[in-house]
Amino acid sequence: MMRTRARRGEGEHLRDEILAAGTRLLVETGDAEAVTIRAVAREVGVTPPAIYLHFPDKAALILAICNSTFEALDEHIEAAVAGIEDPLEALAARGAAYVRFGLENPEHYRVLFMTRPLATEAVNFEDAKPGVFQHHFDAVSRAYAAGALPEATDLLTAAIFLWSGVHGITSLLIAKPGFPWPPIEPLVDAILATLISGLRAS
Amino acid sequence: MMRTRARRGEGEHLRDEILAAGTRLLVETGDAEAVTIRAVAREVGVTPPAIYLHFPDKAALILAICNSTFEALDEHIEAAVAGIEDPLEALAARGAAYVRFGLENPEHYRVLFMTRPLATEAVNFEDAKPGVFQHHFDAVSRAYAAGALPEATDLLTAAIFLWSGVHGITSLLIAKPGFPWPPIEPLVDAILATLISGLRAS
DNA sequence: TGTACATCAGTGAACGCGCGTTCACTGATGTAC
DNA sequence: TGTACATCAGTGAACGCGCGTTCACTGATGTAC
Repeated sequence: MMRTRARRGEGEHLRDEILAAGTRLLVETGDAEAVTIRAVAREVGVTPPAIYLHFPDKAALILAICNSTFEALDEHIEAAVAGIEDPLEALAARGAAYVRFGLENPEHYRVLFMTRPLATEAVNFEDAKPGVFQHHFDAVSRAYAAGALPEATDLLTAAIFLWSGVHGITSLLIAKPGFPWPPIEPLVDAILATLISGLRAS
Repeated sequence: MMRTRARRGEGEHLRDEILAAGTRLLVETGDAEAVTIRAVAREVGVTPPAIYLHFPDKAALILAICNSTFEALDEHIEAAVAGIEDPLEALAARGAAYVRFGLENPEHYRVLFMTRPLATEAVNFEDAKPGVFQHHFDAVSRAYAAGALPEATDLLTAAIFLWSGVHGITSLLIAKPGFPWPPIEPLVDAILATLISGLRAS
């Protein structure tokens, strides 16, 4: 419509615009179901078939949006813990950053962690493994190596325990806005502290 | 089609059949989006407009299905802890029952705890409050009263901590079947134990 | 005891909608000669 | 330097689908007289 057509060899521009528009739709409508081929095309200012120049089908489009969000989550967490020396403190900071990211990007979080896996299976956490879960696991390992966790700790179980702990409160806050939550920041802090003291005591 | 029409005054039969069919669809398709007015009507063996004789719109139908599931969850948990005297043991048993219910009814669980609240807001946890959350809160209170939790414990925070803990692992197991989970039963047991030791230590 | 009638549990057809996807095409851009 | 041509980034129209919901109706059931 108002768009000017990309020049030869610059078709990739549209790909980026499509991803940005999809992300914008997710955030602005607050509804993952609003991210349809047609809505994204409308948002970009292009006709629906143009999407197929860059993505084979709808699942691939959603997948690409998710992947870029996974990267954003990873970067957000790594930035938050940069420079923290104490390994337990770092674990707590990672958890706080994780929750904050979820609460600030609830629809992204919903798509990444609360919806059924796509037919295109590749959105699973393990496929992002060199990313956020691996980093989390490494952080737990460092705490163990530093002697901050009990001898008998199973590292994978401990990592999953923390993940499911932060995921639990994040996803409930997102899914149940009507629940009579006490003030959120102290609540999240208390939960993080209790999770970690559970790990240390077990 | 093959159905015989209800007799005068027995129209309520259809209501029950509709709810049962909706529940069946949820379980069998494993997909909450499969529960449409038309699909339910098909499943019951009735035409779509017949649904409107018993539910004003689609949201009300889904709501009714959810409410009956909330009751089932509550009953499942209460049955699991009947006769357990030790209040901490009871908390662990409640948690285990909660997780088991979720894993055995993943689509129900998804609808209750992982999806956006309906326009009809009444599916929130607090509206079921004389139900499952209140019972959970009471169980935490009993543990506190019995001296099993630290003096400084805030009961609401403690109750939310446990809830979010069991919800965390339940919903991740449901949402991320592709993750390389270690054996589930020991994992869940370890998580429950660590959650409770966190509470006791905090 | 018989019959007209109101009631009520449904039916059948249609509405308008947005969706994902396909297909044949267009027209500006760059390239080869 | 000019022109024919291939390429490529899109367009426009259409497909078939399932959805929620509305509307006018039907026909068996029970009730009043």
